[in-house]
Amino acid sequence: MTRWLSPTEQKHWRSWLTASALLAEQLQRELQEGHGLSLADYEILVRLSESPDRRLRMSELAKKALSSRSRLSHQISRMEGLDLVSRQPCADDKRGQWAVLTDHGWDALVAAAPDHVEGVRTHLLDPLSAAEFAALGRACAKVASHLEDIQTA
Amino acid sequence: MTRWLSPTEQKHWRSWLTASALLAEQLQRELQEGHGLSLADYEILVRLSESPDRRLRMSELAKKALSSRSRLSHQISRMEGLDLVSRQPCADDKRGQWAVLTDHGWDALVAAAPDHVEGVRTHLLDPLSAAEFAALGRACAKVASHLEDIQTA
DNA sequence: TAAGATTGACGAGTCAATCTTC
DNA sequence: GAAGATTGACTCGTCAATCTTA
Repeated sequence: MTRWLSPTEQKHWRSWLTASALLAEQLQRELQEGHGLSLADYEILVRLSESPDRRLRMSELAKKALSSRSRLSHQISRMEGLDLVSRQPCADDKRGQWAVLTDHGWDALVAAAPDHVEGVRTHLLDPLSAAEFAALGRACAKVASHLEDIQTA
Repeated sequence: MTRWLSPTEQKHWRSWLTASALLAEQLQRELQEGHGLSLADYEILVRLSESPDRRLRMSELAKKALSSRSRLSHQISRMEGLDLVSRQPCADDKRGQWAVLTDHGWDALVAAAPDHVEGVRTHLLDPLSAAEFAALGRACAKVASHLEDIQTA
């Protein structure tokens, strides 16, 4: 027997679906119109900027950016074309490649970040009280943790 | 001056990003492997099944499914090929089209729904207490409401 | 044989242009 | 002219196959 969702559970579930879809769409649009970057591009720039020497191995980067290897490969190729990142061979492991943030990639991130953070505040933090946002964050952390466990299991 | 996110705010924000990405990915995978449907297909089937005569005008359906018109057009074309839906001309307004759930589409939904609901329970409801889930839902409703206001403004 | 990474073909989304009817 | 809907070209993601080094 399927245990269907109660009307209230349904309502909450739909709210989740709507909020996650609309928020991603809104932030993507702002980033695209303001700075010509996709959300995926931005995520890559952030991860590289936070890493030692502003570089990461392709597979490390794929994990951190919640991407698949082939998706990341295609994406890095496009971003190389835009001079946002470059590829460099890995000395230790000749199978490997480094994805490296270019100066232009760094500049693009520095230019986009304030607007993007402003968008996150406006569309996610501001509509909620501090307590509501904290509750949201904690719930998401639990859900994320559950899903990460599944993946590795 | 940009008001950057505090470390705690950052953590919550990343939790949101991770949870929404991994949950969508997991539910999509289960639906695809178990029933050969994408999340987008499923959403269409649900909306049509809930509508009078199991049909909706294309533009109505696009709104309800949070889709654009052109995206929906392409998607309905694919789903027509799978015999999940069909198009029918609209008598009242000759510009319009009905998207109609086929018998096979109905069967596909009936077959997939229990597994999908089970997935939503397992990956979203179960990892949280009832209070935590309710708080998540209410926060999402506020955020969704804010974003809907922007769109129409 | 497995791990790191890439490639190419195909399915899906976006945008601007188009066609028909209102 | 505006609304409902579709189309085609281009971009992005997925999957299976491939290549190289470990």
